[in-house]
Amino acid sequence: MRRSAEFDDMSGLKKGPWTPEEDQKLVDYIHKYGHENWRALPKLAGLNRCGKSCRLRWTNYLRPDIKRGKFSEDEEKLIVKLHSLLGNKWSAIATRLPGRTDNEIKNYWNTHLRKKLLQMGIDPVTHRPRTDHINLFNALIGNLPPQLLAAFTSSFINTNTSSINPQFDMNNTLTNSLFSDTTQLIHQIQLLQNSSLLVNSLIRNATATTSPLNIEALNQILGSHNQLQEYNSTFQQFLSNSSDSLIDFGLKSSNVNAEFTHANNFSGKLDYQEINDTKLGGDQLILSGTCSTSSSVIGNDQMKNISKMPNENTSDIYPKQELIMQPSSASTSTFEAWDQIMGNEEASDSYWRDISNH
DNA sequence: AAGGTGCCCAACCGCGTGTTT
DNA sequence: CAAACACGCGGTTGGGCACCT
Repeated sequence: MRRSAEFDDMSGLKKGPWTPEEDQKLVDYIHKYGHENWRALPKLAGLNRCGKSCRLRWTNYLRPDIKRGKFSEDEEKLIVKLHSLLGNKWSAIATRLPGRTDNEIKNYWNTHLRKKLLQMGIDPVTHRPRTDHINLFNALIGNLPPQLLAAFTSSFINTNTSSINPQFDMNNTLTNSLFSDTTQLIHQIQLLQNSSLLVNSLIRNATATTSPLNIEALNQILGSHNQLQEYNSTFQQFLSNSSDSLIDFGLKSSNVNAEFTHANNFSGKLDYQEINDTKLGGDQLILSGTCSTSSSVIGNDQMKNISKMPNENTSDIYPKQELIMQPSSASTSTFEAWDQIMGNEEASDSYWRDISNH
């Protein structure tokens, strides 16, 4: 039973799912007499239903030309395109998909396609890249010290295997939230090739890194410093706001050159101070910190192998990162993004203009 | 194995619009 | 012209079922 109340209290008419006998009565009647008057039909067909229920059953289920089964990729693509042009005009969309009902398309949209777009970082209403989570990410990463940024980026991905580095503890909530869908992350990055700086930095850091930073260590870092705790809090907020989707990457500027060449079982903490020194060219970060493995404190010699990792007793000065998350909408439309993911050919412009004019 | 949880989708509901009286 | 009727559309519901713990 799909509906609890089997009969309408007021009218006494039956509600809920249709039995095979009822279906047969309806089909037989319509084959014989058609369906000119839905209101009168149920009585004439011997059905204890309202006309509306009969019409719905016929149009959404019993009609002989209804196509059943999974939506093809072409159909998915068509629905997305039509939705971007027509919005939630399901009946209008359905007229372009032979054998599919508006109800079926609406359900498919709400249960599958909507989520798919969200995972692609596309707003299913506007069909433009999502921006809600980007602001939060900006807040997080905009002032992130280079070491931490490098820690994030170099730990993201193994470009040789096109997968998330297995060193990540996937049971870690934070990691799990961020990398819940590897394929999705890779798609995201592939889609946003214009943001080549980030991709390049991902590749550079990933390939240069034999042992990426342990995420637990990263959490330790984030949790051990007041100011970093703010980042952490923002980051958590960011994660909670982007559960359906990862990040629409866009990156400006360079200087992502801090490399963790050897950070196996890294743990420790970073201290940094933000200053504005005109001699040094404006905003600067003064970084200092300690670094140790799980078994022993890293000595100064080993410390030198960690490129640009500040020595315990020294302070290094780095230019402040100019990392700005931005929507990649400039060149990647929904259609293009979809096509890239689906690997399909783009239909002609005139075709879509034609549809949108209807 | 049993109970809990979340997803899916058939069917319902309310409302807007067009047609008839 | 207004009221009643009929239809169709889009949003929402909730039972079944698969999956998870």
